[in-house]
Amino acid sequence: MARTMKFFLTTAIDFVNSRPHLGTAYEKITADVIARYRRLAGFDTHFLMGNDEHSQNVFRKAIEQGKDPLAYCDEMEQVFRDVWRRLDLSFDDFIRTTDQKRHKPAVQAMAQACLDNGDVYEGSYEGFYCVGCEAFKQEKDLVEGNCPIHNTKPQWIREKNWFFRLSKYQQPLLKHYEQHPTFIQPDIRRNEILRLVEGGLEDISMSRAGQSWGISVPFDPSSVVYVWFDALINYAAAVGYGWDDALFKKWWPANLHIVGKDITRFHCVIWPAMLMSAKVELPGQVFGHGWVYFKGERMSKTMGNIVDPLDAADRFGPDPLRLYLAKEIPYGGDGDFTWERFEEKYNADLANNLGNLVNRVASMTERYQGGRVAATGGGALAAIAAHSVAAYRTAMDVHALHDGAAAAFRLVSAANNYIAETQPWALAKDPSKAGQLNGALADTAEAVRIAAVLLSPIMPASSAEILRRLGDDRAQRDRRLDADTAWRTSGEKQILNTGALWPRIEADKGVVSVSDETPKAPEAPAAPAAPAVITIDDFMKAHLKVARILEAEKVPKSQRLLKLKVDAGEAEPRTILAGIAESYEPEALIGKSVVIVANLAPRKMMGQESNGMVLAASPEGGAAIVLNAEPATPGTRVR
RNA sequence: GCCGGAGUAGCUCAGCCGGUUAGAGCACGCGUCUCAUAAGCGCGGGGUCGGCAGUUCGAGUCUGCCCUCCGGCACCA
Repeated sequence: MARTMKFFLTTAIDFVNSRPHLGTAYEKITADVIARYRRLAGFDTHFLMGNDEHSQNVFRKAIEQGKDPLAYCDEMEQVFRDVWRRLDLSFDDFIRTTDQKRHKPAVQAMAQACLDNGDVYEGSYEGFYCVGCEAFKQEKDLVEGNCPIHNTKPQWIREKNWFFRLSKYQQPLLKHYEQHPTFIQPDIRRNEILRLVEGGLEDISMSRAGQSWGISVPFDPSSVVYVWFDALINYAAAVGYGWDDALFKKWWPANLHIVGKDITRFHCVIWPAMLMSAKVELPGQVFGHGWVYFKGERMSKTMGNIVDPLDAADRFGPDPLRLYLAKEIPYGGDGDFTWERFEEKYNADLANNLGNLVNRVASMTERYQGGRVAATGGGALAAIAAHSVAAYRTAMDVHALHDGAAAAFRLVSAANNYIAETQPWALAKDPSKAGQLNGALADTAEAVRIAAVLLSPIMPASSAEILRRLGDDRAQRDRRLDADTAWRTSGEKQILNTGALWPRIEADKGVVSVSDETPKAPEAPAAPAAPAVITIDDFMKAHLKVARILEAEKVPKSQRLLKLKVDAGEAEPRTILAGIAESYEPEALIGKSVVIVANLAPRKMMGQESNGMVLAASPEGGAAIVLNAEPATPGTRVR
């Protein structure tokens, strides 16, 4: 046996300003499947997860709730860990970016290394700064030199900033992509990144001045490391970078970073550049997975349609959900979750096929042979098993989880077939065919055993239970893909007949049935609070009023902008640019009365100035719906 | 607007470098066994392979144009 290979994989660390939902759970579950597969395949595996805490949003969220930021993060860690536990995730390590012992020294070490190698320089961000807004203003946004919101003259200030020389790494990155074709996967993401980098890279700010929530820049204690720079380093920090060389040497480089497709650019461009700068080896692969939609709609933290992953996991255990996510969604692409489909797959794959198979084998073995079977040669079924195992490995080696799962289920089907062909119940009636009877049952049981081993990364608890019933109650860590998927031609099994693993979901019985109409219970107590409370005075700062649309036309070259001329009861019609071109034809809007924000700072977009904003309901990923103010007359105050 | 991806049976999808009657799973219908969770097994449905035009002896499979959908970029205060 060759020396043990290591496999270090990570998932994105999560912001803790809201609890995990199906979208984040999807990433962790699929990563967990991969981690478990690698362990099964004999790799010395290290699976890292964690939380990203140095975000201003997290800081704000904590303050809103009147909590100390760190205490808030502590609480959220428990919320996250609780969800992950219920999904049966087998992470080996969990890192937080507020970790003082591991993360802080790593971040500081890498910042220092980048500085030492000449890739960090002091620059300044300068511009008009409005004290009232606590923000820099673009010159184009100023009205007669004043901040349009506060009507005061902004100051010209320079904020010291540290920049990372990303531009220097354009060619090295392109070269790396070329030499390592699978560095970015799937190919769609790779193409995107290639084009992005080919288009040129700009240096980026890697520090923020005047903030306290973050890790201080080692060579400039008055600044903190910018959150993205901070966050990426978690992968190296967790395994010793900057604080334990031996540990780092053991695990680095990471073999696989699993991230959402929205942040592949950070992981495929900035992160490798940082590592090159710090003279650290690059990870083997970044895999950008897709989204899981819910009934075709994008999952989002702010949406009400959150399917708490625990809904499915709590009702049926984590495995049916895990199987659904791994098997029904080609890994790398987007997928959809609906309760109908979940139910359908649950009944077909688990109740009817696998569960029922386990049941009938156990039942017949018990009835005909007192629960015992003696292994035989196998024959046709053994050959099918071998094919399934091979297909499964091929798929799983390249993270084609859906194909891997399908391969395992082909073996399950073959076993069901085999029973129909051999008809053990008929053989049982003829004492002279006892040998054939045993052979049929033993072969079927052996096929089930192998299928369970294949499925163990996807459905760990269920597979363990099946294997236990088949007389293998070893710990999962003691199983190995090679040895345990080989057809056994000798030995006896004592099979337990202990009832259904997955009772069918019968919609019309209404007992365990679920449906899309299942009302969402209010979020659990740990749910984050509502947005910050404001006073009536705060609200009144916004001057909302009714305006009638006089003209509407598309803004050239813009995908979502419409240019509107509206009568807001003022002397002159005003021009407003609204991002609703995807939902409305210009003509359809003329004559409509809508609600606008009248005192919003003017702003230029696509070369044209907008004076105000049209209020619209804006579903995540959906079509905007402008608020209908008819029949109120233009100029009427809205409050 | 620019750049990518996709459009194959009701649903979810396979279909390398072009080649016999276009496939799988699920759902559905019929038949059938009875060990089993009214599960299993067998059979079936005849889908213009988004549209048009080309290349070719021959095209879901190549080329061009068009339509639709989805992503990325600009833009969405």
